[in-house]
Amino acid sequence: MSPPGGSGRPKLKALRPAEPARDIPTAVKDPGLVAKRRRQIVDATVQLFINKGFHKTTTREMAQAAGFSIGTLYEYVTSKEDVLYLVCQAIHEEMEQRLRQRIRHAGSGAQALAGAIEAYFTVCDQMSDHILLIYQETKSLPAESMRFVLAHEERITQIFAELLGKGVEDFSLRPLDRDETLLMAHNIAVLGHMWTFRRWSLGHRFTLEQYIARQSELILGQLR
Amino acid sequence: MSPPGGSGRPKLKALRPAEPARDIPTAVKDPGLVAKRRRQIVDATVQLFINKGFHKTTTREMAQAAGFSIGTLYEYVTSKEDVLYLVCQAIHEEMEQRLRQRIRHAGSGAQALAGAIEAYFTVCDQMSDHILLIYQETKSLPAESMRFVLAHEERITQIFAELLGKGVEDFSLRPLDRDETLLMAHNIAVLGHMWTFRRWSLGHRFTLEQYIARQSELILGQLR
DNA sequence: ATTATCTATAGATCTATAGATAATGC
DNA sequence: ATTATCTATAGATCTATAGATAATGC
Repeated sequence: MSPPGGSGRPKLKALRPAEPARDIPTAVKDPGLVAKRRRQIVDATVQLFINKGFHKTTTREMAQAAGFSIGTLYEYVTSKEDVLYLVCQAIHEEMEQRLRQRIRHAGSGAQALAGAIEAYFTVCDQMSDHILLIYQETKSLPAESMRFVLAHEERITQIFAELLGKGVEDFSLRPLDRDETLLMAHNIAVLGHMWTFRRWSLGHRFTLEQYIARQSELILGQLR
Repeated sequence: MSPPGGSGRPKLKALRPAEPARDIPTAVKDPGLVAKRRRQIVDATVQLFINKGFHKTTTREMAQAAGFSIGTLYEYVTSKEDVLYLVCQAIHEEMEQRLRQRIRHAGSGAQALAGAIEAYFTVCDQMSDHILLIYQETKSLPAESMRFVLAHEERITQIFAELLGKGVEDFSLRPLDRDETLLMAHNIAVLGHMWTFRRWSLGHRFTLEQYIARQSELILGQLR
């Protein structure tokens, strides 16, 4: 049995290129350690940010929650805003990964899209607090960090645009021009978020399942 | 010519009841002065909050921008959060007023709804920065203030629910149950906001007019 | 020797209030 | 006399770093 992908040819690049990310300077040399500590920082800080907000969370609290001192924290980031950036990127990566895991490409484009909407809304439900955090704190990021975070948001939206394109190609969806595709993709992305930031009203009337069923029907109805 | 509404009967209550608002304590006796100074505070502070965010704006800056001292500011509010509450309420009042001004009830329910969507999206465009501010800072409000702000958001959503109800009644729209009506109303409200918080992507491809045209077509298509 | 981590703190704020002053009306 | 406003500051933080210490590998 040959190893998977083990031909003589040079390996193909991974299908999805590594996601562009901002380089944050560090005094620590060991890249593995940097990655590990930053993961600790992010994991500990997300909850603090969700509970208290970015501005009311102190750098001391972040260090303590991560399990080391304030001095060590500043070996791995150059500013408090760096931590916010790391948190936002981690959230988007987690969302994108969970979404892609659940997407099945079998069947028609329309079926794949319906499945993706269900998967996405479910992920939004699971990650409500995290999505809210991004809505609330993105504007606290330095300009360059913000660009990266918005680019990631766009990349997630693009997933729906691709599925829409596939449905148009195999005639399981009606024809859509480029702008219509983009708009529908954004609408899907935002209607998922809506479940998180309007839960105070929608939650009284709908369960997640009902919300998914009703919105899917409306969205797919526009595409037949 | 008799004065408008000047019959012998006791006056009817105003059609829309005064909006419920949180009472903020003040040491100043003259209610007219309180209203005037608070308007000054709000007018001066909105811009500061939009530019720097709530947490990075200092109480000193707010007082200075309003044209009086920090001591005076605290005669009219009890905390920095009070100012945020006043600002959020003022924004919602301005939005609701501009929207209601533009709504025409002539014609069918469907026509009224189409007009309202156009009006609302236009107001969202004009007040983008203000809408973003509410998305970003609502969570910084004390619990009670937050409830009032969310209630106002719901009241604005309700405007669309009423127009949808009218359209169903006069058969210019297809039948909708109560939940479907609520959901459509929220969708319309949020798609207006989407123009403000996804401008960084949508703005590349659509003008406001194109955005209104495309989204209106999609929304009304679901209702025929 | 080099790398990673910690302690202690410089330096700079910021909110909210107490007590003094100015303006108004009887 | 009463009401509104201002000045000055108490008291409490918070970010980021400098310099000291501990751990690791040659």
